[in-house]
Amino acid sequence: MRRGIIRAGRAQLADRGAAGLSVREIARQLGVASSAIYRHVSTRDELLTLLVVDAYEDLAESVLSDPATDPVNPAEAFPAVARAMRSWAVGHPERWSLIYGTPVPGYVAPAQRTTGPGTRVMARFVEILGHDRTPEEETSSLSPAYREELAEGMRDLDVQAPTGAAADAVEVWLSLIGVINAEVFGYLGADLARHGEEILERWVRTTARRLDLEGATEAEA
Amino acid sequence: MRRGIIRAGRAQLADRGAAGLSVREIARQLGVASSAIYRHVSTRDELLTLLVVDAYEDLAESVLSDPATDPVNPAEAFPAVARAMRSWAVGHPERWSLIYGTPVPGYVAPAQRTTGPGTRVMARFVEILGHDRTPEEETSSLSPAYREELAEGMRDLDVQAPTGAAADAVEVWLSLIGVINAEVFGYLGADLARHGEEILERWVRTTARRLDLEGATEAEA
DNA sequence: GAATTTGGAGAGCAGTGCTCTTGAAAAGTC
DNA sequence: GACTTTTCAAGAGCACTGCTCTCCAAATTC
Repeated sequence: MRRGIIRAGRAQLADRGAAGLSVREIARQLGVASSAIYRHVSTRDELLTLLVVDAYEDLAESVLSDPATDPVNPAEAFPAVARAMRSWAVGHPERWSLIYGTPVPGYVAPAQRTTGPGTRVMARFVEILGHDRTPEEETSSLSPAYREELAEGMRDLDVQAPTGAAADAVEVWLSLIGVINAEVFGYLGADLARHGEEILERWVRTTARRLDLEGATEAEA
Repeated sequence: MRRGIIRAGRAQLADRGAAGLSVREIARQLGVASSAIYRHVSTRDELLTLLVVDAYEDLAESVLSDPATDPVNPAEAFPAVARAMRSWAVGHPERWSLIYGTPVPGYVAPAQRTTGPGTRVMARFVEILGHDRTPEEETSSLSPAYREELAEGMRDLDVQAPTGAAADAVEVWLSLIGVINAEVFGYLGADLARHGEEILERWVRTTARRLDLEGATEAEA
């Protein structure tokens, strides 16, 4: 039943968006009274949380299952993660929106249930950028408070990397999300969104260069 | 009356979010019947459009009125724009969401009415990055289709700059939005969001460096 | 076999966006 | 000045929403 609810919710998400998500409609789709849904899902927000977690897991699965994202080879793994993220995002725009779009108003994802699945890809990302970096590399520009926050974050993510790498990772990660969002949400209008792949590839190239990850980037055509 | 509607809408946006926006509530606030609203605003989507345009204008006003954003001095103007954008965003999170968050489902902003105010800041941005760049600078890596699209975009924006600069501007622009979104939407959790300003400053520094805009970046403490 | 948990049905409440008819002022016209 | 026309608001009503409540049947447990 819960599975059915998630499945129906996912379908509905796909063609009506997060705000159009209706528990009555889900009930209808399942051939059941609307009140029956509340037997399994206490509230609409709870349903949203279910779908958020579901989306996080699917995204993580989709990205991390790609062998190219193995952190031992950053120059290859970094572009692979970026591409896998984008692919999933354009393939599931509504679910992507659920994660990286406007938080549904009034609703805050309960950190305790969402940060777990939500940070798996991010963790991999930090690992990749932290690979074979020397710890002492120019972390000087970080404020103590921020550095401490980063260290704590890495403990939560169960990842070991120099703090400087983590700070870089944050920046690059957010930047990547911005580029993907532009395509999914159409920041630049439909015309430019059509070149999403090229924009991402350019972004990958320039970012890899600035991170000194030259190498496999010219493997693509 | 229209002014009143926008004012009330803005207020409501601020404390209930875009999806919580209710025309009945606006009517109540204005001491008027809900049906009266529809005399001035044909539909809820129309109301959203009004608020989107209003937000775009306010943001553009807020950013462009800062004299530091004058494009003649890119090394100073670039950080100024980034900071002004962030300030506005954290000052008006709900309105920022309206613009750079998930498109409200089922609703697409009518390009013809929103792209005007929506692109003013972007145009300034391209100007800044295009300043004193030589036209022939490595535009080679752009596909012809993308280059053409960029050229057309610049015609729409009424801006002159080498295509390579425009491509850079797009990337940097989207990246900036990503960084700001992270703080406003809390991608990294509340703890890290607290360091939004520092993250932005770091982003400004690394980005300026990669764009060869050294100089005034050390003006800040 | 009895007691208890589980899961669903259906009515109902308060809220929503939106439409329709009604009606009163305000503006324009002869 | 009287008459027509436009402007704008009111209020009822429709179909929808999330959610709660009471009722009731089937499955589980003891």
